[in-house]
Amino acid sequence: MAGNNKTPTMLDVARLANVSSMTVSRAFKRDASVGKETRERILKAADELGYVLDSTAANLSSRKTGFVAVTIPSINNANFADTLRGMSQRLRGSGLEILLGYTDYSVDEEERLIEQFLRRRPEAIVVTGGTHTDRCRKLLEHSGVPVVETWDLPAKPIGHVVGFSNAEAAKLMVDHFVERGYTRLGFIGGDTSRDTRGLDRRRGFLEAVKARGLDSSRLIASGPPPITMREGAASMREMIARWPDTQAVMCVSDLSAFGALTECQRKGIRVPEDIAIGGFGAYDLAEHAVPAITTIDASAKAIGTHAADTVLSLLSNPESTDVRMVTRITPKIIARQTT
Amino acid sequence: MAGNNKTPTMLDVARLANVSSMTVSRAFKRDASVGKETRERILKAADELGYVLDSTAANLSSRKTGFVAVTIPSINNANFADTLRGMSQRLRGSGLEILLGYTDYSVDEEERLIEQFLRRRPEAIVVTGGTHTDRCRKLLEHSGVPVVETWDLPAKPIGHVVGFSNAEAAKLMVDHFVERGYTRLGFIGGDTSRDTRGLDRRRGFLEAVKARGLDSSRLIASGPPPITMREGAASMREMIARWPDTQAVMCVSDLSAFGALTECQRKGIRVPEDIAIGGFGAYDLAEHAVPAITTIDASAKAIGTHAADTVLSLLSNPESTDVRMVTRITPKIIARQTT
DNA sequence: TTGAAAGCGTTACCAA
DNA sequence: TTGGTAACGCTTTCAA
Repeated sequence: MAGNNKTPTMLDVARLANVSSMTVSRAFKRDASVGKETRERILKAADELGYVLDSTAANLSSRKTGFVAVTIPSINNANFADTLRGMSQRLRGSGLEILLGYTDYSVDEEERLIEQFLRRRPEAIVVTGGTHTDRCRKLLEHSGVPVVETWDLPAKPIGHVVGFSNAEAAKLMVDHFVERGYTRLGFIGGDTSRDTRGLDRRRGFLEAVKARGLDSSRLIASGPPPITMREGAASMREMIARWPDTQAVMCVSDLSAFGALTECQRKGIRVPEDIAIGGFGAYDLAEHAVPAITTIDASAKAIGTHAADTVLSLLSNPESTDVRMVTRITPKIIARQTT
Repeated sequence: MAGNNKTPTMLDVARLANVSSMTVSRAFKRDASVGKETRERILKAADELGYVLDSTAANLSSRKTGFVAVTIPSINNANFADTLRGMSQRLRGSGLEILLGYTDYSVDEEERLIEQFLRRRPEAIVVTGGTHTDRCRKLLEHSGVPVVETWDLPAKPIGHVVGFSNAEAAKLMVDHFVERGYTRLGFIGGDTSRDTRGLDRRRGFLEAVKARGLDSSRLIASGPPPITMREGAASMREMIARWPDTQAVMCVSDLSAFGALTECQRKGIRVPEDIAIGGFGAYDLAEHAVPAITTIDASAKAIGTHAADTVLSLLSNPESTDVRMVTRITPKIIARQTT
């Protein structure tokens, strides 16, 4: 019946089922030792009262919240969404839930978020990237729970890592372009310190281009993240205006690469005949676009499953407090635009 | 120093700062009445000990968790991501945090999720859609907190609503097509009961087509959600094969519309000269694609901000327990492909 | 398999 | 502005 003026507690259930509240508590656990008949009676009583376990109290008592705090830069990003999907798929059934926050590509926002999350006493923390404010680092280091940094290979990791070198990954694209015979290469995006992964890709591109003695000046800034199709298109416009003889362009992500592609299409520039375009992230979009866009697959979803595995492994081996787990992903190029 | 073997509590801070734990508690609230100097001393002490407030205990004591439980069908969907963004932007600074779960377009999964979430004692619940299992409805009705259904206009809402009629929205596209002079119209997707919003769009399309006496047989099923570019492309292939003289096709979402577009491009079919394509959702993708895709804007982000406003309004007026707030969004067509 | 008692770390409430 | 005390609803621990 509706109209109860108070949410029932275990004690209410216990009284109705003629047991102690302790037995009710046990009845709500899978493995607990409760008489079959007793349990049924209890669950029936609970149902009758509309009782719902209060994990807020359970958390306090058991000092376990079942939370894994996760921060990602942006929710509107297929790559991070994939990582998240991988993580929550792997976490399903483990009793762990994700407490999600997004930083909007800001380390200050990340600090604020982590500080908030820490109050909730998560059992593990998964963050994106290896760059944080000093205070945030300190908070994470002293959190007392496993910390996993993802999507990067930090020089001085806080705890555990599931990631790859964005600089190395970008070099794959330069290799690919050079193999195709392109020598005048440009890069779009990755110009702001807010997106350290983008910055690393740009750096990797530059290093590879310089190592081959090619022109390393063809860089277009796209401004602060998130870099969308719009910025990709605008940057391509600028690229063509400034260096009309550019043969191939790498974009910081598939989203901007698609924007760049559409800009070419509007201008009647043929891709890849007049100019080839590469992106990053292996978005569906890159596969389906006509022409398809060459890209680099960093296994976004696998990053999530590995991060989850790391957490699960660490939490089930509470002894291993001085272990550092590093899972290194190997990005692969997906060559398209085969003229 | 690292090496504390126990996380400090308020009492530890209190002792160090020479106050009662009650005063420490106050010092951690914005508005509380604490002497300026006292507060500083307390915060300094807290910092020294590396104290972090335990909201797990605070939640239990105050019976407030600061959680808003939110369920969306999929995380990899720009529309729901936008709604989420709108919601969290509006919630920022309110002291409310989002507890996010995704249902994978399954009402059973939704039920499981809601049941889990209810244990965490959220202060409000925001769900996507108006279709739920019976048990889930019951759980929500008895939750004792505001419930907001979004992205739909349920006939019998559980509590509050921020949404629109998907069927009405789809009719806008039929109107648009007919105005353009198209009479042989097709629809792609929306064929599965798992995506009730898609189903509604398809229904709206059919009703509008029939009302005008047009051929209402040109329907292609895309299978269970999420409907991606791939399904859009495959469906378009089938549409063309079965009804080669189709003049315009509406797709259940912009994602599948883009897939359909690329299929045409690969086949050398001109869009919109040979066949026009419309989508749903006002994705960036629809705007940037070449040619751009006609779409329907349901103000995904505004749904989020309104849902947040609804929650905030309800929580700040605890008296208004018998109020029902319904915010009706008016979808608008964004006409493109102007030949 | 079941129960009793003692917290878990905070805030509500009342008093000073 | 500050402090004391009693919850908050559960689980841990120990006993039966």
